[in-house]
Amino acid sequence: MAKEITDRSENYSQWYNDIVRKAGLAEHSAVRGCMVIKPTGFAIWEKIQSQLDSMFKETGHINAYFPLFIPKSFLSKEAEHVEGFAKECAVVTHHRLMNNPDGPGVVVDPSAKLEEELIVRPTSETIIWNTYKDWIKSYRDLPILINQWANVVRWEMRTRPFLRTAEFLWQEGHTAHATKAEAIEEAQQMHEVYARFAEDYMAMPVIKGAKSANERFAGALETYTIEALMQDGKALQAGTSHFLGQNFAKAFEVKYLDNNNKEQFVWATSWGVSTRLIGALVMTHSDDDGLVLPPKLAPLQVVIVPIPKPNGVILEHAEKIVAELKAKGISVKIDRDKKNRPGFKFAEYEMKGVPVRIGLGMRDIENNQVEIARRDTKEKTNVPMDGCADYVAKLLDEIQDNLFQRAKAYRDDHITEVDSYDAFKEALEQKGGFIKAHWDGTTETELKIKDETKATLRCIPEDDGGEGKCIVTGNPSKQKVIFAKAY
RNA sequence: AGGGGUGUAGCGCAGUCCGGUUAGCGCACUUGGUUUGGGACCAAGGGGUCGUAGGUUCGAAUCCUAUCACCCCUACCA
Repeated sequence: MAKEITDRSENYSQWYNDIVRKAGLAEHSAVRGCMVIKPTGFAIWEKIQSQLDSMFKETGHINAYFPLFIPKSFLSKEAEHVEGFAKECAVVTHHRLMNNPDGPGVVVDPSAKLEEELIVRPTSETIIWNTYKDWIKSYRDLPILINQWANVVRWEMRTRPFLRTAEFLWQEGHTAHATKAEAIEEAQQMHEVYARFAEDYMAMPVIKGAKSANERFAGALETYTIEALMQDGKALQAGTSHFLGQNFAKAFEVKYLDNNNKEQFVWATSWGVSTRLIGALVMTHSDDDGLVLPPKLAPLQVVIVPIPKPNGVILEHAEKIVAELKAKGISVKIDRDKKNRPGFKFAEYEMKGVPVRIGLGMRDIENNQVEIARRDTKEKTNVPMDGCADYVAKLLDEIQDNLFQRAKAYRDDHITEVDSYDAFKEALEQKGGFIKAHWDGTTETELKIKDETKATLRCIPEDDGGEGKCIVTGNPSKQKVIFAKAY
């Protein structure tokens, strides 16, 4: 029994790193802060992409692509925006290399200095709004509902695979609207889409809400967030949708003529989720034996393991099952390896998070049955070979549902409502997770709490519990809000 | 960014303090054989500029300097 993954209780961070590596999701690259997303990890991203993309299309959005490089001057145009990102940007200063005159290798050609430096996009609001300026003249040009799938770079000091890397993949939607109400509605709609995706596909329960002024996206008037809870009791912001008001329209002079022939500034939104979702997926469902994936996002849903090894008779039966499963749109493969023994393979597929494993040996064939093991509970059942594809199809749905219910039970169990600052601190210390408390609405109080407890205001949820008194200042509070230590 | 730690074969490590033949071990890999319903065993092999660059020395994985990367804990962020 070779244990390859550190237990969560022993070292949670190490557990996470072990899973990312042992399940083949990603590995460190030669470039500081940048990871190689390996085929399995990327296949999960492709699943996420394709589902989200179709949800974006359903809500009327189309894809486009804007440049990786942004002229430095663009970032100076929206004061708050630049404040939020300037410190962590990669800057391109030259456009040519030359042979090193003093030795081997190449050096930057000093004569190839750019007149204006280019910033590697940390997000694309500026280059996109600079473009929209030319696209929008009339109310008839609105709305513009564009999304782009892209990579972005934020020069983070400390990085962790998927959760925080210098370069990451994401999608960013950027929409332009004639009215404030329409833009707000758009931001809320995409917030809803993210929540639905998280719960229905990732099987990850989220709390929906708005960010406080302090936690808002730089340049936004309102930021909507979905907040998930990881198994170590820390919150993870999984997707944000921003109502940007007219800040970018004003900075880039994006105006349109309304039907009264009057010039108006355009209203904007932006919204995004990133490869961080893969980190969220890992930390929501996985256990000490390895990765656990919800069937809807698992690159491989079923594996058939011939026991003890493949032979003609076993493979013949296995192929039949494969055909039946594929007919149902289920992804499946037969393990044709002859070297390793079943026990090794079982452990291996569990580590890699394949939701369902079918064991098939001569004994099964004699009894006209297969052994079906589910990854989420590790239960094994013998089921009749005839109709086993139906059983598997139902089981995949059941696993998807069970993962959500399990995560939700954990999450709900880790929402603590408190009415005093002492209780707040105690809950945070003893239990972690989300803490629901009255807050007076001031940044000052929020920062005091953060400073004293390390907990941040995650969101102001939609379902408020009514008015009360702030746990810190005793001042009137409109509703309870959610605090947590966060990633 | 602050504190702590680690870089020796794909992975995990010993050797470093106290310099000295040809740099070892376990797993993984290759080949052959025996096995086979929860991480098999035996045997024979392959794989290393000891993170990188300088320096000290007759001689450096080992000492010195610089540098890079990664991990853990804080701080910051998607």
